[in-house]
Amino acid sequence: MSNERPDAGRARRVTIFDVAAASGVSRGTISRYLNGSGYVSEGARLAIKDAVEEVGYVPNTAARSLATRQTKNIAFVVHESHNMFYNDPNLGGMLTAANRVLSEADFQLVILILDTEQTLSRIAGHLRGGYVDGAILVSVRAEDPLLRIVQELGLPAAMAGRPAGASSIPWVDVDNVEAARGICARLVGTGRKRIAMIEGPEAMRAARERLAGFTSALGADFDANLVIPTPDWGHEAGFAAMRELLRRDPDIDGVFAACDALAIGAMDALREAGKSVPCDVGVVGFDDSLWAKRAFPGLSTVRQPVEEMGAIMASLVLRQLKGEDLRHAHEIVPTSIVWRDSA
Amino acid sequence: MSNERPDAGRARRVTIFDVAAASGVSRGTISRYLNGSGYVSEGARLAIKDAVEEVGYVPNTAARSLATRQTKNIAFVVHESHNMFYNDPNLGGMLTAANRVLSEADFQLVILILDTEQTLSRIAGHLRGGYVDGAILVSVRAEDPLLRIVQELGLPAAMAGRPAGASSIPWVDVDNVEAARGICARLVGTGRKRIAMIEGPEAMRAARERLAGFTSALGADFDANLVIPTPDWGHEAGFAAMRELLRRDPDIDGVFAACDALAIGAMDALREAGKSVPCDVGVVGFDDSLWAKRAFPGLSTVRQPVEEMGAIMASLVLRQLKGEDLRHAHEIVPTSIVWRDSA
DNA sequence: CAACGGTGTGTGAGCGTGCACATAAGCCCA
DNA sequence: TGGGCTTATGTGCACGCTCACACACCGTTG
Repeated sequence: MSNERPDAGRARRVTIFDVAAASGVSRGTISRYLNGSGYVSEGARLAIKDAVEEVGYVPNTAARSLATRQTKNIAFVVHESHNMFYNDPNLGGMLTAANRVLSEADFQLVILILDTEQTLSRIAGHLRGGYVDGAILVSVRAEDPLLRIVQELGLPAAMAGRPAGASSIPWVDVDNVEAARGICARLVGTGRKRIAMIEGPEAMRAARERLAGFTSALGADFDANLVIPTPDWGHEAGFAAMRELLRRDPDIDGVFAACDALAIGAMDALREAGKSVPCDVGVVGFDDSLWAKRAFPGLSTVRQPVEEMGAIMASLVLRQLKGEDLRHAHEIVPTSIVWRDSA
Repeated sequence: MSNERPDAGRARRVTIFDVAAASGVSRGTISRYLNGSGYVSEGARLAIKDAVEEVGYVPNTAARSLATRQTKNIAFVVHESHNMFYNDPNLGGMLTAANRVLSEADFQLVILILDTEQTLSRIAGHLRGGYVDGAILVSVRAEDPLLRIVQELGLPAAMAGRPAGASSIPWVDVDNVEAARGICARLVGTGRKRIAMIEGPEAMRAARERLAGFTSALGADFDANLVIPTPDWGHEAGFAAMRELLRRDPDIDGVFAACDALAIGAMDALREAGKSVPCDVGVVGFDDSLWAKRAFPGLSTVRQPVEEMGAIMASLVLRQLKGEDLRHAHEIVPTSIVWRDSA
């Protein structure tokens, strides 16, 4: 019989041959049973079930993916330093949601963190080596080499944030302009007159878009002198920017920071300057990170539906895997405003 | 020649056969070249190098691991909810360092997050299915089913924190007792007399050990009434505990919180009560997380060498992969105190 | 000059699956 | 009774690689 495992000698791991021997049916039937491809009798089904239990069989991933030419792995590629990976308040939610959707479809998420040139080549190798069936790209840079690689490979993918250059990869994003306009309008609505903005890195699309929303909400009250870009999205940058803003105009009574960390930094600077939040100055942020909730006072901010975005990206990838052509597809998801005590 | 690829028809990916055809040498030689197993002439070496470039060859991971019976993957298993994954200040550093060490040895880190029963079986399947060659276990629970699985498989592994029950898995940990004693001694040294502790979840070993250090540092000044356990390690729990402590004794002039998040919550409660930190009350934490640095005032705390711990765990796994028997091996790494403004 | 050891190369046999195909058994209906 | 359909099962081969072995070549040595 060809059900007997060849070479019964040295230490081998449990294979489908062992299940065949223990259950009395052939490899083919077992394979059909495992993959649910029908045509397996009730008797065989039970015998196989028992045999799998008895010999402790687990299908070998490598062999399976060699045969099927797919790995059931989806890469979650983060183009940030490890530190940022932990600081970015949006990644966690996207990851969780994407993972949930993919798990349901029996796919596994593999997290790849791209933080140096060296890792780029390693990750490129992983994508090329048939290590994953698709990819979810997060915090992609403008002109990111990753985009080129993914597109060359024709790898099913989806990304967070609209692409900067030419790219056919489907994406999900929020309407930053509208969200920023919304929260700033409410800041204006509470009677603030001298409202400043801490813009974030001006090279980043999100920062520029949020500035556009800010400008639109302020209308005639807008004062370009009260907008300060920062080198990064961090707490210290927000602190420094707020100090500078107060130097330019001590009578500022409202601040829109392009992200929560910047806002927290700004609140520290205001406290240092003896200003009270929200009495003297109203502060609003963006992201609804943990920082916003834990801040003192609680920070009013824009909540991005990161879970939804993660889930959408996952299903965009899955749909491509099923054969759909989703080039240039995209989705804009709605934000909401979380009103706390800071404004 | 057996260097020709069989079935030149339909769309195939680039394999070692293509490199063989393009370079004029056999698969065997190419394999030796790729794996650096010597005995490849200079001429062959160059021809292969060019051919790889020309045809765009990347070795197929699945085929390779099927043949070698190893995957070059190490699992980084986190037994926490996704949220905690992002909040735990120690995980990031361990992950980064472990990843660096493993990359150098040409291994890839695969992050597995274990947060539900359902994921447990999926992860168990992954470990059993020969998906990884080893595992790094982080934030393991007492009586964790994961430990049993890993030990049954004889999977090379290492864990952070000493095991609760019987386990032969090598581990790395800090000396919580000594670290807590150290920072509390300095709190005492600044003249504080009524010092309280926010203990953390009393079921957790780390919490109990830090309490032991606290007790030892205070000596005769220790007052069991000023120790409060919390349901979790979070900010809100710290806030609530501090309120209760102030109710029990409004004259408290020092607080040791078992982690930074608890300490930040305590500082918020102190502020609410009109107490100034550090003038009225000195506060110290544990972990040296980002929270500690960003807090206002900056939080004095214990820094755990998380990078070192991550690196050690990685090398413990690598050494086992080379055949070393490291059962019951362990290492205690030294902590340091970061003195900021809160005490 | 034959024997030998080191170097370099090619080839067959696996690694553990899934899939296509061949085949068999049972049933219904012409 | 025989042909066709559905259901159920077994078998060869491919997936792309590594590894062990066989062998060929070279210079050295007794």
